[in-house]
Amino acid sequence: MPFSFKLQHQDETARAGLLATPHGDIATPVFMPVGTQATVKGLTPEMVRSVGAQIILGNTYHLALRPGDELIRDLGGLHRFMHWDRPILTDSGGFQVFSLASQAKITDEGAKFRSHIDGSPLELTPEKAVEIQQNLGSDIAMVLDECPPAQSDPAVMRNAVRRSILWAGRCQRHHSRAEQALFAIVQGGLDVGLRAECAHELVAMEFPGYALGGFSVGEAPEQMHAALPACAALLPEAKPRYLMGVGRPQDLLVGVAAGIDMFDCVMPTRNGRNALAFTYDGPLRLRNAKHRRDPGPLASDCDCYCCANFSRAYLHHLFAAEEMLGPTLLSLHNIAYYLRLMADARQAIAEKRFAAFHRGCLARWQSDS
RNA sequence: GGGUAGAUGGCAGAGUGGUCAAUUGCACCAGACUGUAAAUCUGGCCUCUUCGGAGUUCGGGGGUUCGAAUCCCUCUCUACCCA
Repeated sequence: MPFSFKLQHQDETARAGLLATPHGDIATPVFMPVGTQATVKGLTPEMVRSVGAQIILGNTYHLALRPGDELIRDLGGLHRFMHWDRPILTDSGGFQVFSLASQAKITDEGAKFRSHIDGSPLELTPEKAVEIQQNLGSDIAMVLDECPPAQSDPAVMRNAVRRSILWAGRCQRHHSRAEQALFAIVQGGLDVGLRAECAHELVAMEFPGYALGGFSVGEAPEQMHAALPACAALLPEAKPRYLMGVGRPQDLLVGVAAGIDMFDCVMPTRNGRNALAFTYDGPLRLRNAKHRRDPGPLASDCDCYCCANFSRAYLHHLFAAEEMLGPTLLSLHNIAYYLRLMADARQAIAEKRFAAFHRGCLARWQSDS
């Protein structure tokens, strides 16, 4: 059995577990850094590994477009291609249905895109999404789904759910690699009833893992927070639950409390590139003038390479001078912070004090940083 | 000593009678970023403001004009050329 999930601790609805994959075990709840184009932007795999990343993401759409999934397959698969020997999860391109909607046309057959690189037409069907991910050789593949914006009207939402279920079935039937797990994605927006219908259908199909998609797509964070417990509860307890694309540190903890096991988000790397550092004392904008002469580290309680060696003043300087080391160091720190937050959450769950941990984090974030 | 060209907001640099509190870039200040078309984007950047406006600006002084950063006189300064 190359793939399994075992729950180890539960603390109210929060859980900690162990996810086994062909490239290694993953302790959950886990944060997965995003490496869309076969790289976690700005970092070498050694750096990503050094802060304890257990699994990272890659993207079907981007890699199929460039350099091409067959090329990656011929060069030994995504792990070897990008020099990452731990687990990889690939997203299906479903999110690009949302983020590139202006140049996509969606039918039951699939999504027709225009390449964001050169405008050339290309089509992503459920079958194609599976083939691409099988060529990439990821440990976990995602079904193609339709991810509508939060403010879409109910008819659009219902249709997206119908289509996502349809596509999930086609993905499952087309999927043939036993060493790769294929996860389903529940859509339905903020309508818990619709989410329940979607989850019911998908759960009946017996996927090895389930994701909640269609969050953080324009709704207020509080709306997502309010919907998460009920939505997470729709997913099988014995299988990994993945909240796609979320989020800020406070969102992750709400997710963990609701019983989510896996998260991914571009925020630590993108915001890091844009000079924002996450810490237990709240965010820090390193471009701000107040850091110009500050000899202290980003976070005194962080042991990452950035915090161990560099001052806020130096980081401020790097961003002022637009040196590429700035984005690299903050990306590294932010990932280290996200991973530590999850590690601390796991420990709190194991010790049955997650609620207190959660409250403590909120109190520190809300007090002035 | 003579000649020529200039002097515009922190800097560079547009504008050359009204639509100019003055294009643009840089610098500076702040904000945003959630399955990455993002090392990106947005806002602010003379003073005050009840955010509707109001008041002072384009080297100094004087003048022409209903009206001047823009025209005239003069002074100061700068660059280059000739002695």
